[in-house]
Amino acid sequence: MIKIKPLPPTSIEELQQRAFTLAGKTLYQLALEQGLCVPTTLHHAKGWIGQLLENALGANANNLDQPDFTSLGIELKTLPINAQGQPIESTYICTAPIPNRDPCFEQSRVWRKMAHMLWVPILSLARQPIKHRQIGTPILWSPDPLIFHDLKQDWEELMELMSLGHFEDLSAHKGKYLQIRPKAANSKTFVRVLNHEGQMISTVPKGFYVRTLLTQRIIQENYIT
DNA sequence: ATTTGATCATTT
DNA sequence: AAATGATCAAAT
Repeated sequence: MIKIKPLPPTSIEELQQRAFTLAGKTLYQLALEQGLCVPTTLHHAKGWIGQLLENALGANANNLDQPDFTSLGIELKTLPINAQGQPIESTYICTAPIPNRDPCFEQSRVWRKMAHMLWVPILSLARQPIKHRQIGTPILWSPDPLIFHDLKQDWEELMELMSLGHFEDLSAHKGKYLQIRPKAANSKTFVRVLNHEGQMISTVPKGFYVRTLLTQRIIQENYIT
């Protein structure tokens, strides 16, 4: 089977136009266009839907530490939602740099991705085969000043804990919209870090995630059923 | 080894 | 039921 991947969109309008043509399609339809089969379970294909959408839209960052549409500075995220339009899962953003290499929120990996995002809702109903999941109307989104403020505050709080070596206080419970969670192949994976007493300790690599509290707001305020 | 794409599974 | 912590696969 030949895999069809368009060139990256050259403008926001082109990306938006492409994205809108996907609305209403099922994963089966989209996969067929790419000569792919939809897996019956995501147990061993957790990122499959995200990759399908990247291919369909011409994302070109691959696994680089950059927004998916590099030249447009736009990050693509699929967002599973239920019948009520509520997000089912939190959203991974990027790895947390340990030790910190981001000078400030405005120049952080988190902000580079969150400044401009294309959310593609995936209507994911229980007991429905994955191939029948339907693509929703995409949402081109940027944080408003209030959200920006909260994200920045979360980032600064979380980065301060890490920079000061307070890994024992760092958990998914911190942060209003952003949180830090383990991000590794498994819980035995570790990196060496300096704790707040200056000692080398081991910890599991971390990633930044967005809580459903924020994605729920984005859906409520922007989603067209 | 690391970053991407996330969802799974256990705990609360 | 929702949130946290654990895990899986591909690309480089």
